[in-house]
Amino acid sequence: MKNYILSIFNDLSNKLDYLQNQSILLEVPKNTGHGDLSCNIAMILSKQLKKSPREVAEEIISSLKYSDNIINDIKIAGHGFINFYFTDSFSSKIINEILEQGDNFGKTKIYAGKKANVEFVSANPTGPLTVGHGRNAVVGDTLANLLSWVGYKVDREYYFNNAGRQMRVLGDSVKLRYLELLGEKITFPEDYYQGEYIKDIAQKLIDEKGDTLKKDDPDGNFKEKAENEIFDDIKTTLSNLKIHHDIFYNEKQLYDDGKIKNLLNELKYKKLSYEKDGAVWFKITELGGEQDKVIVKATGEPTYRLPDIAYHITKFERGYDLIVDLFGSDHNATYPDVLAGLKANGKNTEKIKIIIHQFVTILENGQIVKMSTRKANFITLDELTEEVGSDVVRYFFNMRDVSSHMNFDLSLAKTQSDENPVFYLQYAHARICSILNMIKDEKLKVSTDHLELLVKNEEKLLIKKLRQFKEEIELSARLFETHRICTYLEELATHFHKFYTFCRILGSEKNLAEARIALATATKTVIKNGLQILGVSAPEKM
RNA sequence: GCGCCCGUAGCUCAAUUGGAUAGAGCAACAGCCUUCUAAGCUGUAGGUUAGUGGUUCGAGUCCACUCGGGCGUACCA
Repeated sequence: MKNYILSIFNDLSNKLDYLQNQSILLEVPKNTGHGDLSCNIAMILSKQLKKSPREVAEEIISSLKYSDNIINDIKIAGHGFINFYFTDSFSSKIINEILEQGDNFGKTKIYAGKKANVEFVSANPTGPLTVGHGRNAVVGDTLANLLSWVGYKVDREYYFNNAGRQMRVLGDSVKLRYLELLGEKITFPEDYYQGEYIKDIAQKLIDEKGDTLKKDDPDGNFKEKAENEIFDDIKTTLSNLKIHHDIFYNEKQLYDDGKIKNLLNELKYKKLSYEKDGAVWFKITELGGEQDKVIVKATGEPTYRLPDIAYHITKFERGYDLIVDLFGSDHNATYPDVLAGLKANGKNTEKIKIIIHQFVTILENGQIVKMSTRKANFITLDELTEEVGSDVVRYFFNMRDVSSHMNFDLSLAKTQSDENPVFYLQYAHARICSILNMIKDEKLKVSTDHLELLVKNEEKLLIKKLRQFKEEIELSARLFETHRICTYLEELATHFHKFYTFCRILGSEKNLAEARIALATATKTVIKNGLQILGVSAPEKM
């Protein structure tokens, strides 16, 4: 319907030349009394035309040519808003559209033919995923869903590193626990991995190999076993949240393929690197950065920056049109270096969308729980999922803007999970399913033959809300904001519950009952599709 | 110190990217089940949008400063 208004404005621009190169912004007013769509163009042009906004609005409205079948009324309101009111018959056509498209309603082809890569989680296999990782995991997966709804072919990617210092410490930790379990006296350093899971891994090694590994290097069997066990665990945790990655990219491959070496040579050739104090420095100041950074340590080992840049170059080489990185706020200082590196490599960094999400403060009984994998002070994501279920976890992490520093009270989540808004949505869906079961016995069917009978306020508002679904998806995808889907669905469910309360189906006259069934069925489809994007189930019974 | 993020009802958070009277859910109070699921609905109460100034037709949103909180600020990742 936006398109229709834009088209009549376009026709008008031939007549009023000040509309020629003016972009027309239309929005759905908050206040339902202000119509279906609202335009602020008169206020914007008022200064330039030296007329009051209302005068400009008058002039525009009187020249607009439109069909009475589509537009019922156009009014000037407030300081000079032009409000459009659609006819009921035009508005309710959305029900037909939803019923025809079913599970596909809401999908668009805006970005059809484009490839996107969404990298998320990317935790190194040093321990189980914690509640702290939950937000990243859930939002990343949902973002991937959202992008595919607007037409992208999406790959979900997990980047990890099984070399380096942390992994060595991990291997050492397992070996010490192994020796300990075999009865040897050990001293376990404070900065080693303290978690119980390390002992479990050591025990498994004893079960499998006995004491034959006593003399082994911790970097061998111990590290490898730890990595495999932990990775299996991480994948299970993700799978419990219905998250599956398409690609697991090992940093090691960058070395094997010579990508690191190539990049190093290139930077040297372009005079963007230099040697100082035995280390190799990346000349970030040359590229507009704050200060130069070390990319190869004096020990000869690269810092994380070099592989990070090389890794992102591969994403370009792999042909993605959109590259999404989802990081926690602890990474906010690192991505500018990566972008600088990509620019140095001649890549178009516009293709990259870096999303930084803020941390979730975990509370238990009102106390802040500080999480640390190394100190084994954490609540695992698995424990949470088991406790409250995948739907609640997914909904909870999706429902807020990633830039918000959200609080998560575990005790509240466990004891009062009924109050989670996800149940409100699911309940609306279940209620509709229940009605649809019931009408089979009443010889009623879904029919759009008499949608004109839907004239009550609750019906009109529900229809209006249904109309907004597509646009909400497009906006959410464009802004990379999953929480908008939640906000929308909550509003939709509210309108449905009101409709349910005031507009009965059983007992109404047949044509009206069937029109209402059509409306309810359309609502069910939209709720289900919305929940589908969020990765939350739409139960038929509750 | 510097950089990024945040500060909205008692609590958890929205607010169509600068729009009209700042909205939901919890919690509180008062109502609604002999008819499609009461995990619902109706109503009441709750606000100087941390503060001060600025930009303009119009600011929770943009700019400056102040206060308060989170994350960074490695030859760790």
